[in-house]
Amino acid sequence: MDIKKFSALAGVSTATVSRAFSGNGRIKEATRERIFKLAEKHGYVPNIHAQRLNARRSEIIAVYYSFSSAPIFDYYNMELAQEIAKAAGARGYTTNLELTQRTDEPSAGLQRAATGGGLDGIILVADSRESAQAFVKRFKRLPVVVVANHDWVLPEAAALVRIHQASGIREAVAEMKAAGHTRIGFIHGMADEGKHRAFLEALRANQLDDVGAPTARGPLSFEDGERAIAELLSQNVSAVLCSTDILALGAMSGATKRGLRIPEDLSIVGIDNLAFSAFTSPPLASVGIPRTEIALTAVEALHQLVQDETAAPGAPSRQLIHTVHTRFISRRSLGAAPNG
Amino acid sequence: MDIKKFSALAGVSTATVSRAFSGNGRIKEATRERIFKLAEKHGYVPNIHAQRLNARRSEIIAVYYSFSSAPIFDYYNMELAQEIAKAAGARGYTTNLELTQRTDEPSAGLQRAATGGGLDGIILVADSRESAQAFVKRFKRLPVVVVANHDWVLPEAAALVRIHQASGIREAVAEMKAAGHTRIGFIHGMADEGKHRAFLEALRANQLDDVGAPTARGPLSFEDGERAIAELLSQNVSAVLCSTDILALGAMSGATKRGLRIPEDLSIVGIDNLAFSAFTSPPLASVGIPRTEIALTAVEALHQLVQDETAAPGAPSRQLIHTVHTRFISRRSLGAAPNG
DNA sequence: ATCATTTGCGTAACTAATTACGCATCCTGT
DNA sequence: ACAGGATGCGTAATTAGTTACGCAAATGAT
Repeated sequence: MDIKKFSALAGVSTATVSRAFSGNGRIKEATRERIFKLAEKHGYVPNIHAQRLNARRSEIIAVYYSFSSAPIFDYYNMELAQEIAKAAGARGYTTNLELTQRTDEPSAGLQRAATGGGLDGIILVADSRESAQAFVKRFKRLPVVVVANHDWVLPEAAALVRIHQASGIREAVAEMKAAGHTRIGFIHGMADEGKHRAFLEALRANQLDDVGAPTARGPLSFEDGERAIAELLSQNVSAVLCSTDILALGAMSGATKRGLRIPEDLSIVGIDNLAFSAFTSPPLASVGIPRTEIALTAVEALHQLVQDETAAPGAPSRQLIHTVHTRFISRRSLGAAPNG
Repeated sequence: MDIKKFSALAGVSTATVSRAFSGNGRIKEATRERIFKLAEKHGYVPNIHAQRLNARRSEIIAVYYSFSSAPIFDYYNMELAQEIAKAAGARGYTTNLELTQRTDEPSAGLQRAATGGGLDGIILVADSRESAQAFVKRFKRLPVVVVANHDWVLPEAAALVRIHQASGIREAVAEMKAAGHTRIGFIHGMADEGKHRAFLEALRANQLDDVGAPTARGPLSFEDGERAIAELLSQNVSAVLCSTDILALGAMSGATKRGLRIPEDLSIVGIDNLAFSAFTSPPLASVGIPRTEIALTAVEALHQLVQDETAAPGAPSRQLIHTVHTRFISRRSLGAAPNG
């Protein structure tokens, strides 16, 4: 049933039916009610594609993950995607989840939707400046919000939500020092050089020495954490910060296998604060990423860009940069330093 | 740039441009190439909404979770959604993720898309027959595939992908018996009565006694597992099967707190085989749900329903029922029963 | 060389909405 | 009673494609 047949059936014009449903334009309340009742009865619902065609808007956004070094749609990103979908829903958008496991090209579906007007905008979670830039360039004209750990200045038409890892890392190191730890190790993957720099800075700010940090090659797996902890234990550390919670779990497992108790003999702290991390034995202290705040900020920024684009199509968009801060979350895996 | 302007620019009719892009209808290869080059040059891309309006198809499906007893978009469901999105992508669909945390009404966005032709179909993951039926009824005319642990016979226009939990549970119990366990406990939530029945059956099949099973009330949380294990330990069990991995983690934690070593003093087995479960200490043996197979099956079934609907709109659709089997995954948390 | 196919492409009628514009009413104030 | 504004609604253009139909040209067969 299209609007023509239905309007004839209701004895009004298509314009009136349209006005009844959209709320735009003048219409008598009684007429609107009559139309609603008839629509209910005959099962008429406006076709969404016709509406979108007309509006040149789809009310759909996509979340896209682009990583240069391997991983992945992991737990951290799953949770973020979930928050974004929720925030977008509250703003009236539906969310298309694009799950690409690598640095692959965006899928044919995303490409098609993005260029053909099927998307109002994209939230891009990226770990390398190059991939982010390539992405923004590929989808010129389409509003893009980049979520990243860095303060890249990006080409036009892209807002940035920057996750300030340094703040949480600084808090974590300060807490570790307060618990009596003086030799603190760090485990990180190649993609986390930024976190490493923040860690070194935090050490300096707390007058602590760098004991050297092993780097996990490739994807940051559980096993990398197990392996890396062995290297660090020979450095006589009493606490270890890991650049992801998965690494931290590996480190806990590796230390436990070597007969160490956590946190009595060794303290472990992660970064990401996965929902899961509260459920490990012992619960894992971690640097928390404010996923809800990130999601809200990113959706809000994207909405702004979409609005701008609607108001002045083709105009160069402003550059919005938002910073969200991470925070240390205390749990049992961080305890007092062993005496002597 | 719309097709009219572009076709004028290319010196052909709109029909020819359409044929060049769609591949339908006859067109000279040379013409098609010329059009592609010009399109590239002038940045012409067919508008996706106009195409969908015409095709009365959107190539979009939604994944919807409907649970009567609390939870939730948890890890298990996240991972399943991820697999579904991947499988759907391979079939040319994009996936809309609908994240409802409860038995709430479907969101306004989903409602609108589903009734207005914005979706070709829905994959519904449900834990109660009532909510599944209500859902199918609400979206009459829309192809729905239900993914569930049960073999509900559903009203027309709905295919079912049934997860046969009993097979993996039987394997798990058999393995536990083979490892020397004779008193095996079970922890489950109220929504998992089906798994409990399968467990009791597996006990009988293995000539083992039922030691009684505590039921976690409400959402299956980590803490429920910790609490339930205390009840079970007084029953002198040497192994415990938990209806979810989260419960199993809680059980491990609760047992560890009471000074028991896993698996030397107590074996724990979960159900779900979360990606995370390989990373716990010790790694958690679990009944694996074949998420990839479920996703592929569900998408394939939905595609069938969509095809049927295209071929004969309004015709009552066949009832497709697929069963996928679960399997026991052995890991260190299941060990030999302690002597005596 | 002639007729029958096949091929390539244009015309115009669809797909289902929104909305600017304009014309009647209706209401209000003098 | 009548001017002037507000209100309600219809007409028709617009959004951007697809495709059935038909015609002309090219190809093939005899």
